[in-house]
Amino acid sequence: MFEEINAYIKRYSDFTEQEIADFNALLQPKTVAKKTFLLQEGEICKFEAFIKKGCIRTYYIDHKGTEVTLQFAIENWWVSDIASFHEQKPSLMFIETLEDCELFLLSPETKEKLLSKVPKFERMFRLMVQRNLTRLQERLFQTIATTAVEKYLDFLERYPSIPQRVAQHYIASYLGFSPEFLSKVRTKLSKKSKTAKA
Amino acid sequence: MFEEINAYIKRYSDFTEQEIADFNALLQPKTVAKKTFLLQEGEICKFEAFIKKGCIRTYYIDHKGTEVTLQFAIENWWVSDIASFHEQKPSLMFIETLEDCELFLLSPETKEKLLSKVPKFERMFRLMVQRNLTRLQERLFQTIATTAVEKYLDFLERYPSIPQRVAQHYIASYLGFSPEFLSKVRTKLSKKSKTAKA
DNA sequence: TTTATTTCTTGTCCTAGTTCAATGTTTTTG
DNA sequence: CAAAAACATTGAACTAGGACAAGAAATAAA
Repeated sequence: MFEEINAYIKRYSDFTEQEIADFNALLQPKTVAKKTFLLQEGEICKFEAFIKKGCIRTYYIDHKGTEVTLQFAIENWWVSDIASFHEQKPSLMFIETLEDCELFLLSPETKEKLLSKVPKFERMFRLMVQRNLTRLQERLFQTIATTAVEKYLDFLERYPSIPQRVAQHYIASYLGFSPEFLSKVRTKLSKKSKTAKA
Repeated sequence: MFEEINAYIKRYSDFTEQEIADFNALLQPKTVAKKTFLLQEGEICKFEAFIKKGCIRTYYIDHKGTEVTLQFAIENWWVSDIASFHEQKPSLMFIETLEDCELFLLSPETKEKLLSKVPKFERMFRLMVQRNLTRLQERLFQTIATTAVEKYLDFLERYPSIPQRVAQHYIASYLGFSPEFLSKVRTKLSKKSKTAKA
């Protein structure tokens, strides 16, 4: 049951059997059907979720009603609205399952318990957030500095499994342009690759 | 000498006098003239710097030679390339002083020493990175979902002291559009506010 | 397996922001 | 304090991507 998540945490630190047992005891397993909201704008986020199985999307909705996807999370990723979770304040985002999911949840309370019982986890969470931050910095740079074609190609390379699992217009909303335009980008690219072959 | 930085850390946790003394002993004070690079692309980042006095900009340069500003850091902020610092790998960014600066530096080694001597700091650094991440998420959303005018107005509100300290084209490069267009946005806004007054 | 719903494509027209170039203004420096 | 350098403004022509609309394909549901 805990293989995946235990493999995950071991990448960050050497934990003893006891520490891992303590950790596992605090996790709350949960299965969720596809197309379910784990969090909606205005709610307070009560969880950090590790995805054992499934696919989840986090997104914002702007004042014109357009969705902006922040993250696609699949197996072995964590999802949460960290700001809302830690400060227990209303969230600005939506977290929605795109597939049936098997999750492990930590609540603010169980997370605190974990951290006080096994302080080593403090470091793991710091490193996780740091990696996240680094990636987001790169993504901001890319959002500002590259064209739609470049963004799409980079996405394909970086997350090759995602396009097979999620609808295309979600990818457009991740990359920051309209679904129509993504479609045009794709036809342009496929024409180009045909020409290259011919 | 340490008033500002000690006030800063106390916002995150209750430290004992001894812990604070240990912390201060590990800081390396440094003064740097304006227009100096603390880090250039390709180098490995050897510091996390707390700004006691001055102003610093971090930025990327894209393949067309355009600068994208990631951060303006002023008094009581930390600057670093976290990815490069922690993994000791070549950086993708530039860190440059815009004014004469008084800094306190931590090296990877002194930071590790600090964390093992006073593990409480682990939490502080986690919370710092978390706030950073949260802010960057908002900024990415805004970059994708709002117009130049909205971005500029939000910037003025959020960082009212920055425009008085840094050149306007740096602000444009932070907001993700050209300096010419920022200039046009500004004239449009000032005309509008004149009309409103008349 | 037919119908309904969601998703994807394609075309046309439109706009926010870019690029380039010229001029004016402020800041820096010798 | 003069000259140079850096910075800001303005305008004209251009382009990447958006909005809208309509049809085609694929998925889901009944």
